[in-house]
This record gives sequence, C-alpha cells and structure tokens, in this order.
Amino acid sequence: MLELKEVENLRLYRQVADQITELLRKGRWSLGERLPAERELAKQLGVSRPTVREAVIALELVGLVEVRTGAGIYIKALPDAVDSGLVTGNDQGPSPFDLIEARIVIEGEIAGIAAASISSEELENLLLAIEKMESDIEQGNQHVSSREDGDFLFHSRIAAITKNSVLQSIVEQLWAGMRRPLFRAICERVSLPQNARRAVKDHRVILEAIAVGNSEAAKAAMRRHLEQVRGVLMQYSGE
Amino acid sequence: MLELKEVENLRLYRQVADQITELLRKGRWSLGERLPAERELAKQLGVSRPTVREAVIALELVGLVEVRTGAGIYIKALPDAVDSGLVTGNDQGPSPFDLIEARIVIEGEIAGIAAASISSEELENLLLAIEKMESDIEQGNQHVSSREDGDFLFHSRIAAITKNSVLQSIVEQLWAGMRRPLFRAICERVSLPQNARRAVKDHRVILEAIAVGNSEAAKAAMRRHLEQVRGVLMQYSGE
DNA sequence: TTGTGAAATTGGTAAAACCAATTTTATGGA
DNA sequence: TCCATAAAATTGGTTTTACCAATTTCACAA
Repeated sequence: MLELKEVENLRLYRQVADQITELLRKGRWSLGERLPAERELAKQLGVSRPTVREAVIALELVGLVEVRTGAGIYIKALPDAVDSGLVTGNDQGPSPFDLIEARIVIEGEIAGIAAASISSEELENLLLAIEKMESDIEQGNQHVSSREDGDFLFHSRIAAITKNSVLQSIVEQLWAGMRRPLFRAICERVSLPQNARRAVKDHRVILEAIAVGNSEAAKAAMRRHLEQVRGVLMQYSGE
Repeated sequence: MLELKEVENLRLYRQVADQITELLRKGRWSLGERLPAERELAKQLGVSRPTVREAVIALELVGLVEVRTGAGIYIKALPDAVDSGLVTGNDQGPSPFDLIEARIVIEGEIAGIAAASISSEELENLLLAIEKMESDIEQGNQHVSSREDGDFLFHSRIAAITKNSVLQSIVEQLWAGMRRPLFRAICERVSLPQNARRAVKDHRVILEAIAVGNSEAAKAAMRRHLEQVRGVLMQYSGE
C-alpha cells in the first residue's frame, strides 16, 4: 500500500486566490492600492473572468480586499493581519485537551471578573440558564448541540457580564470548537445523566460565588468545574 | 442633514448566501444532506448560475457546506457552529479598550503557565525577541506593524511555551485585532521611543520572572506591563 | 477657472455551451 | 436471480459572450 501523495486538485478559483494572496504577501501591492481590473487579471492569469470573480470573492470574505462597484478591487489588508481563528471550517480544529485547558484558564478568570460586577438581572438570567439545562436533562436532550444549549447559555452569559466583547467572542469560539466533530464524538460517550447532573451542581456553586461577589471563589469554582469536565473527558477518550 | 438610511445594496451573491444560511438555520436541510443542484437553485432563486456559484463559494469558505465535484453540495455544518472570530474583515473590530483588557486577563495567565514550564531554548528565544525589539527601536521602525515585530514575537513566544494551540491562537487573534486601523491610528500617536523603551524594560522583568519559574511574579509582571500599555493608550486616545 | 456631461473604465449579472467527475440506470452475461 | 459492466443522466467546473450599472476620467463649454 503506497502512501498517497496529496494531489494538486484545488479548484481553479482557489489556485487563483492563493496566487494573489502570495503576491500580496510578497509586497506586489501595498495597502489601499488598486488591483488590476477583473478582465485584466483574467487575461494575465489565463483564466476566465467568472473564475477571477470567484477568487476575488474568496479574498473579500477573508477581508484581504474590498470590492467597489465601478471603481475596482482595493487592498484592504495584508495577509499577515488576517489568518487565525479557532474554527476555520477546513481542518478538524484544536485538540479537545487544549480546548478544555484554555477554557479552564480563560473562563476561570472571566468568572472572577463577573463576580465583581454582577447585576440582579444578570443573576436571574444565569439562574434561567441552569433551569433550562435541568429541563434539557429531564427530556433527554442532546448536549452541546447548539447555542440554545443550557450549558452554553450559562457560560456565555457569564462572559457577557464582563461587558467585554473580546472576552465574549473568545468564549463563543471556545464553544464553537467544542461543537466540532472530534469533540462531539467524545461527548456522545460522556453525556450520561449523572455527568450532566454533576455539571448542574457545579453551575449552582459557581452562581452562588458570583452572586455574593466573591471573585476568588467564583474563579476557583469555575476552574474546579472545568477540571471535572476535563477529567470525565480524558477518562472516556482514552478507552 | 438627514440621517442616511442603510441601503439594501448587498451584492447579489451575498443575498443568496444569506438566504441559504437562513434556510439552514431554520432546519430546511439537515447535516450531511444534499442541497439542490446549482442549476436548480438558480431557477428557484431567480438568479443566474454564476451567482449561485459565488454564493456557494461563500458558504464553502465559512465551512457551512462542502462541494463535491460531480456529486453535489452537501451540508457540512449548521450555522450555529460557525460564526465568531475576532477579525471578520467586515467590521472595524472590537474596541481597543476591550482588546487590551482581554490581553491583561489572558496573557497574564499565560505568563504564569509559561513560568512553570520554560525550557532553556525557549528562554533564549524570548531574549532574542527582546533584542529584536531593541534594534527595531534604534532603527526607528514602525511598531505593531507585522508579525515580525519584536513586541509581538515576545508575547506570541510566551504563548507558545504553553504548548497549547488554543491559547496560542487566541494571542494571535488579539494581536491581529491590534493591527486593525482603529488601533493603529491610536498607536501612531503613542509609539514614542520612551514608551517603547519602557516596554522593553517591562519585557525584561517578565522574562526574569519566567526564567526563575515564578508563576505568580510572571503573571503580575505581565499584567503590570499591559496595564501600563493601557494607561498610555487611554491617555492618548482621549485627547 | 469651474462646472457639466459624455465617454471610457470597472464591477455586476445573465445566458449558453461544453468539459469532467460522479451517480444512476440499463444491460447482458454468469 | 445476481452481479459486473457499460451507457446515460446528473452535477459541479470552466469558458465565452453580452449587456447593465456605478464610477472615474477628461474634454469642452460657460
């Protein structure tokens, strides 16, 4: 059995997009400059105009260029400033271990911040999230399946308390990572009612610490909770 | 002067992509299912096939669908599992304040973790990053301009010490956010040699704490450093 | 000098045609 | 009857041509 070599079978528009990206990286054009017209690019690249348009749309979607009707295609950013993002949709994403580890660190801190500035309304919302999670469990609903999931709601609402859009966005991303196939496969073997009930208990402890404004306790409770989750995950992912 | 209303002037392919995304969200199709053929979609939507293709490419790039030549377009993920990402390329990004605040929290923790597991080789790399930053300053180079920037190198290499791809990715994203226009405009007024030299000093203090394996000191030093940066930024962004 | 408007340029969209890969169906032999 | 094989239909991949709409350019007139 031969080790199959990765075949050069990219769709044309991707090849064109990659080629233009490469030219951008090499400094062929500078920020704000105008790219050649679509017709001109098509001629130079030896492909048709629709193909060029597809490639330009790809570049536009990642924020590299800006298309102005009737005016032209303009460089909006250099390749360095783009990339990254936990969920690219093309790979299988980060390892579950790294993900949960990052959650311990980051969500722990967030819980501490939240405890320092919680309002009564936000407190009520957290309680509702816990109750939603309980009713989910009663009805045997699948876990970690969507943004309506009670577990996610609880954690994302804590992040929202910080009023910091960046921290909220990061928590969203961490959860998006957990909804990926690799993670879900593990979760399916772990979503036992007893684990879910344990999580609800943990949530109540966290809520209590946040409610009384005890940052240190909230942080510790969040970390314990996620370390517990990590323990369950690792136990089942190894067998 | 009238307040101009946001005009419905999205390019056609975006309207189509949004419409399909909406249908996905409503559960019109389920995971793994096949979408109607491009020709069929074009007919149903009342647009041409190239337009449908452009929309499909957009959906493909965000990971919602997978296109298989000759077979069809398949649902790869539901809209919930995608979204987010600090840098979307379409808005002007998070506020500088949120960004630096998130850095204080997250990079502080990361510095603490790094102190617990640094190797001599990694230590050497950190030192090189500091020296690069010093030479950058001597030559009057622009700051926060690229991934080769000494400042960025220092912080990203600390994240690399954690061996956690998620934490590394998050730091990358935070810096990507700082390279956006809004932030750069502020930075241009702040990139005084004295500030840069102060940052180098801070870096040395952080390095020292990490070198001796003192997690608490490393965390504190990183936070102080970034709080200092925040102070400078706020002072200048208000005037 | 300044303003106006026509012409040229550029992106936006549509239609038709053909190629290539895949899937489905039909066919014929075992 | 069953299965392998080939033909046909389906589907995405790409090109060409054409025309529309927004923007820019520039000559020309006031």
